[in-house]
Amino acid sequence: MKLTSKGRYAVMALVDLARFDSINPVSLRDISLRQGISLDYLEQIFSKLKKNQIVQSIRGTHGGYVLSKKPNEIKLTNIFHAVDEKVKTVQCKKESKKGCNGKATKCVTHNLWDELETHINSFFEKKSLEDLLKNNTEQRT
Amino acid sequence: MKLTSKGRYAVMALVDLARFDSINPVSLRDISLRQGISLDYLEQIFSKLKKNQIVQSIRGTHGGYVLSKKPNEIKLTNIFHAVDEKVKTVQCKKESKKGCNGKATKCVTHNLWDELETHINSFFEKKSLEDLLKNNTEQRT
DNA sequence: CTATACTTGACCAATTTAGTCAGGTATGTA
DNA sequence: TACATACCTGACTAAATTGGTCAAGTATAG
Repeated sequence: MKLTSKGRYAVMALVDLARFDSINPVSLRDISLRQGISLDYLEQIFSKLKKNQIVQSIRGTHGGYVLSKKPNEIKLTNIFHAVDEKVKTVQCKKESKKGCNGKATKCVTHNLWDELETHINSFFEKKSLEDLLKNNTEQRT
Repeated sequence: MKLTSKGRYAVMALVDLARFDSINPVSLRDISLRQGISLDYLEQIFSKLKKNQIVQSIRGTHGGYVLSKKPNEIKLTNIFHAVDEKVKTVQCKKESKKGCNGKATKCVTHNLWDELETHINSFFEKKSLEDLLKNNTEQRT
């Protein structure tokens, strides 16, 4: 199962963006400074966010990034999906054929992981960027 | 967040155990063969399961392992906990002091991970070994 | 007294993660 | 038009984790 810092950084950066992009495009440098995330790493992350139409880029001297949609339209699922955080549980080896681990049948835990995956995804589908903003209105840096 | 094969193997092995231990103690060799898990690796896993009183060992020629409790008393939480699968989400660096990433305040995603953790744990607290057995009664190897 | 099976701990190759580094390209502003 | 700013791309890497293997035991039933 994967759920790592990359996803966390993506969420942090987007919350930052949501807070400031109504005034000006926000440069990655600003986000880097405010959130304490490496600029180079942010560029990787935003490249993916852009490909998935979560943000738009504005080039040039006072350029930066802007959200493509409203905060309440951006669910956490979308974000994790964009940065390749597959909320996916352990794969059974050799699932390719019929069963797991080369057996004829599915392993006893197979359905379990499917259920868990659904369970987690439903959590992330309910949460939007806006929800996170509300929880942190008092929290400036 | 960690949820890897070790936890999956532990569950698979315990389901196997639950299915057969009412007749005889089950040797790791049998489990290894039936479930396709390396014997050496199983030994590591069962060492932990034993320390956490989930199984009991019986030494000697026809020894093996037996469940310490009834299948419906063994929740998946217990199993994952025993094999050190901390269902724990990404740690924020330097949480030691007040905030995350060395900031004064908690990072915006901090509460989010806490909520997720609760969400996942509640899933595993509801599931017991017995539930898995029921789902797989028809599924012999 | 010996085969079986549990017990312990060190070790390792492969993969993944969380970045860094180096070189671009586009564009607003002076 | 120059130049600084900021986006863009891809290769590279150190450290950690995973999923085991290997070796050397110890206990006990028969």
